[in-house]
Amino acid sequence: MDTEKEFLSNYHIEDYERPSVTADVAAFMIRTEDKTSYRKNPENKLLLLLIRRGAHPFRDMWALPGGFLQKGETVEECALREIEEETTVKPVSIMPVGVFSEPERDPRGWIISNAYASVISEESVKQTGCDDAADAQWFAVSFTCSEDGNYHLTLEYEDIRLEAVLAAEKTCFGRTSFRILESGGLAFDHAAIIAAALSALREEAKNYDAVFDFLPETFTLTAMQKVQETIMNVSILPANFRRMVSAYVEETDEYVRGEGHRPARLYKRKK
Amino acid sequence: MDTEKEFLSNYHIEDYERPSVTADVAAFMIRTEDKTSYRKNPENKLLLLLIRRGAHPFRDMWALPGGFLQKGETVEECALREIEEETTVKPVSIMPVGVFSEPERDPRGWIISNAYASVISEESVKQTGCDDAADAQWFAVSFTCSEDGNYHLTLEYEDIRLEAVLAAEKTCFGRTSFRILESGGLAFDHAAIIAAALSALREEAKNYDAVFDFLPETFTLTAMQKVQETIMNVSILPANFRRMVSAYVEETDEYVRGEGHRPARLYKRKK
DNA sequence: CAAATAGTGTCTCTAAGACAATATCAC
DNA sequence: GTGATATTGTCTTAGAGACACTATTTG
Repeated sequence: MDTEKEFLSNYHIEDYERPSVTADVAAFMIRTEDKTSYRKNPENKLLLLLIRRGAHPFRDMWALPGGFLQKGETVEECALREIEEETTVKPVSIMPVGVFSEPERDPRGWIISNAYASVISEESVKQTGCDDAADAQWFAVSFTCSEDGNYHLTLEYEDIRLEAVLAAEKTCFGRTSFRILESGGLAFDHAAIIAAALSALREEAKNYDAVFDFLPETFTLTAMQKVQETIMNVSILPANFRRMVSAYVEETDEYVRGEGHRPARLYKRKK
Repeated sequence: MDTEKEFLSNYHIEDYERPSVTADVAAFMIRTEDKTSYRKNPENKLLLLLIRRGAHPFRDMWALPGGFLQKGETVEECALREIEEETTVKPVSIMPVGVFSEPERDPRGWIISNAYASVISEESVKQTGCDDAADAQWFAVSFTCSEDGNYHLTLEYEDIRLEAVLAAEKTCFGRTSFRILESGGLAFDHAAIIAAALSALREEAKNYDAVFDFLPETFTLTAMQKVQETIMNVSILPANFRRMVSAYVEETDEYVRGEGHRPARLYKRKK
């Protein structure tokens, strides 16, 4: 076995035991709610796509969309494919969140998951109207840190309410990993994946990357601020927000009129 | 197939095609060089462990230590195991860097790599004296961004000099991914993994987490500053560095004497 | 006009960069 | 004393939080 060619022809990769590999995706959307008065600006709601499992294990429980890695694609491509299959919508962006490989995480066997967070634009979902599948629903997200240091993840859709509790383990490289204290009825270790994805999304929103992903081409600064506040679960003074984002946006000559108050200038992302 | 138990007993995971999964580790160490004068403080050098491949493919080329994921372990445990097997040293810390899953990245077949960066303490390497294997060497690292925006990675050990050139692709979530323009004689896509690991290490050094990993229990602030400067490839004014880290360290009553100049107080990491 | 949002100016506080000045040891 | 590092003080600038104020529209 002297040349590389000979070596490779004698190399049988099937001789080694291998895990199954999946990509699971936390797909986020921000929905603009209806105005409560002709004057007021609408509120935003952060939503996460969950699938009701039709098969064992965890049948009838809610889980992240995902599926097995296929030959010839990268795990990122697999994540994109899975989310497109489920929503018929192409995500605006997708970012890696972590690898979940605890041996006992899936009762079917040795299955490791590559977790991604992705951003879906409200526009594209409205256009395709992919809201009809009963087994796929957008859940309203709440993710807060309580006094005892644990994180509470609440997902709500109509009368369904999933409440998970997580402990922030150690933080590595800006990202936090979470240990599930209560799964809240979510399948597998998906509560931990969702927490990590939200944590990643918030990190990515600090430099407004994730914020722009949720917004259309042009937008008002108030709309942008509301997206930022929705993702980060904070409130910001308008004057300060405007100053902070001024380097990231540029003016257009367009205005939004007919809102019952002073028209707002439309901006677009700079460069 | 009605109950979960029945489902699982009929579920044959082997029916699906699966990739091989590896963990590859960029293990970093900072070596304190000899003093050039009895007065002067020693310089630091950032080192990376590379293995000369004894088998095809890429035989005789240099590669990151790594190996296949085994049943019953997480990918992080696999990374730790691989680096311990190679150095007989337990890393101080390990952090995920990314998943590399391009279908063509390994000529042996469908193999995806989970990349990690890890920090090895100089002390532990000195103790075990694991420096004798000719096929495993610590290479001096240089990683800089040139005017044209490309990154130059240079690894040197005695008369061996590996020079890779990389383009910073898109940046996602604070981390950058790299595309290899010239591999510089590194095996597989390891030049891109090393660049991503260095990028992650620098990110982690911003809040001094990675810096403490390289330091012993107690240390002088000048030693800490030199580690920070070595990792980040910058130089900092001592007065400013001291102010910036003051919240992260606490004084001890110990001093380092006999260095040919004013003794320096020893500090330890706070909390 | 009233209600609501759009947008600007500015005070303060803090953090970081630059740099000057002092302190202390081994030889 | 000399050479080197250790350590402190302070000037300046940039950025963010707080808040007051003005501008503009629709019903």
